Amino acid sequence: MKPLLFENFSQQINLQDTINSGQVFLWEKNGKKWYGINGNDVLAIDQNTRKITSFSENPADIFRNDDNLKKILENISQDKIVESAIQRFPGLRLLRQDPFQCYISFIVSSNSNIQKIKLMLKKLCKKFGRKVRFDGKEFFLFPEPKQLANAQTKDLLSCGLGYRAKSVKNASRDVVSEKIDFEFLKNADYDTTKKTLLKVYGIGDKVADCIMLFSLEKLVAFPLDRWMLRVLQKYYSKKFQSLGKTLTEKKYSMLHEEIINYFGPYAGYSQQFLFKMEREINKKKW
DNA sequence: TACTAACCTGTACG
DNA sequence: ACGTACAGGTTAG
Repeated sequence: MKPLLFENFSQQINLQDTINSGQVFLWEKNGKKWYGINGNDVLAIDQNTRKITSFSENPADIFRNDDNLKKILENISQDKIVESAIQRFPGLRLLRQDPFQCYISFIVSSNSNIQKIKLMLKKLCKKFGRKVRFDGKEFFLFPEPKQLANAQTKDLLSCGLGYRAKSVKNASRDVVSEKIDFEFLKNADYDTTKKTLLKVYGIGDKVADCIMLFSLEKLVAFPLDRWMLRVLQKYYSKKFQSLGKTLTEKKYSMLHEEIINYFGPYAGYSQQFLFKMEREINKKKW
C-alpha cells in the first residue's frame, strides 16, 4: 500500500462523512447547505464552496483548523488499520463542539442510538431553546444550562428523555452552580477532567471520554463504546490484554491506558476514523 | 471488587 | 396488527 500524502488535507473536508460519524447530532442538510446548531450559534456550510456563514459574529473554529492535521494523520497512520480507515474516509474530521451542548448530548446518548439521540436533542432545542432566524430560516438554539436546570420533569419527559431526564437536570444544575466549569476543564489534564466529569450523575467512562474528546480539547480521550469494543476485538485482539467480555469500571481504565500507550497522544482521532469505518462496514444508519 | 438487572423509548423484525 | 428483540451506557443492588 502506498503511503498517504497529507500535504493538502486541509482542503478536503468531507462534510457528509464528518457530520455522519456519531460526534454531532443537530446537523441537517437543506438544499445545498448543511445547517448545524452549536450552542448559541447556527452554522451554515455550502457543500460545494465550503463557505461558512454563521448566526453569531464570531463562530467557533469547529473544524479544528488550528490542529496540525498533517502531523496528526501521519502520527496515527503508523497503525495500519487506522491508515486504511483514513484512506477510506480522508475527509473525516474531528469537530470542536460547544461544551454544554456536547455534555448534554452525550448524557442523553447513554443507552440510546443515534437516530433517537437526534430526535431527543431536537425536541429539547424546540422546547427550551431560543428561536432565531438565520439565512431566511427558523432555528432553535441549544438551551442554556439554567433553562434545563429549572425545567419541569414532565417537559423533559415530553422530549423523549425517559430516565435520562433526571441526569440532564442534575448535570445542568452542576453547570449552573459551577461545579462543572468548562473553561477550567479545557485547561486541566485528562485525569483531572475525567475525575470531575465522573462525579456528575449520568456520566460514566464512555460519556466522559466523548465530552472530553469532542469539546474539551482532550485528543487523547478514546471513548470505548460497544462499537469500539467490536473494532478492538476484530482487529486488535492480540494487542490488548484488558480486552474482556464485559467492561467494568476498572477494565475500562486499564484498557484505556493500554490504548493510549499504543495509539499515542492523538488516540481520539484514531478512534473517530475507526468508529466511522466500522459503522459503515456494518451499514449502520446515521 | 465483580457481575447483573433495571432503566425509557423508538424502531425493526417475526 | 401484535408482541418481542434490539439498541445503547450508567447506576444500584
